[in-house]
Amino acid sequence: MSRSRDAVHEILRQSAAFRSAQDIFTEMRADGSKIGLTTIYRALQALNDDGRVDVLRTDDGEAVYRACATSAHHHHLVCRGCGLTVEVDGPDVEVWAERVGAEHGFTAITHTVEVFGTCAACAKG
Amino acid sequence: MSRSRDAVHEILRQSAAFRSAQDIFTEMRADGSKIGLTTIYRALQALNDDGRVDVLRTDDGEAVYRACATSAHHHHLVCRGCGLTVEVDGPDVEVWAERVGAEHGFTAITHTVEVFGTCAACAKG
DNA sequence: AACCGTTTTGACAATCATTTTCATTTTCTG
DNA sequence: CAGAAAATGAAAATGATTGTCAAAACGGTT
Ligand SMILES: [Zn+2]
Ligand SMILES: [Zn+2]
Ligand SMILES: [Zn+2]
Ligand SMILES: [Zn+2]
Repeated sequence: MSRSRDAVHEILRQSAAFRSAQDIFTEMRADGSKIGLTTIYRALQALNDDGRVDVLRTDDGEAVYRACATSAHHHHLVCRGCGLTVEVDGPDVEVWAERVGAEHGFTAITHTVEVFGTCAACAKG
Repeated sequence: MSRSRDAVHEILRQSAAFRSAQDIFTEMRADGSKIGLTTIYRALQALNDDGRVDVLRTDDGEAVYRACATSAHHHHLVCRGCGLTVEVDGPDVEVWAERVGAEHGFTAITHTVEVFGTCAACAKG
């Protein structure tokens, strides 16, 4: 696994937004690549397994991926208009999640936190 | 829209966990109902539109629904083992989300926050 | 360079959740 | 009760994702 995986990874590196498999496929084909959609799905899976890309689900259940700058735990602020994404962290949220879990006798706490909004550029029109 | 929608709503009321359409379908059929899967999807959609049920996506993209006690904004603490769900709120998280959005020039901020863990019962085995 | 076992790739079929379609049934209104 | 409008269910259509499998690309070895 390498040729294609690197190509997919590179596409993600050059995008500030979360991208779907179809999305990436369309772009790569437009750029002249002969890559197959199946290969893209496999590359995204591998990259995610290796912790090199983050994944989240859109409201309609589609998986979208992003190559974040850090591999450390963090969250995202995503523009609903253009998809522009900023990596953010929230120490308070981490603490809160642990505490609320513990308060109810839950262990092995994890959490998902995503913030959405309209970025300044999209707000202008 | 009424007969079936109420039946589906009732199933959800009696469950502490988030349930999928298939899930509900299987239970209702087992109980002798002649309801169709399509009708369940439509009922869940309608209930969600009316703000009577919450929806979230499992890791594999399946939509699951829950009739929460409150219709006010809140979040969930979900057991990965049995699905037991507790409604929680986090004023700090609300503030944090707004602030992090504003700091980056984003407007119309919304957010998704879910906490997962293993409940006390499931932890025992 | 030719050889050979391993990995990767891509076209295509298969799955699975969800949505559409459409004819039938139920509900509502007068 | 008649007729219109809303709801229902079976089956087909969609769309994303995964599985299959034979062909192509790799890597190391003579
Ligand atoms: Zn934007
Ligand atoms: Zn976190
Ligand atoms: Zn549990
Ligand atoms: Zn909140």
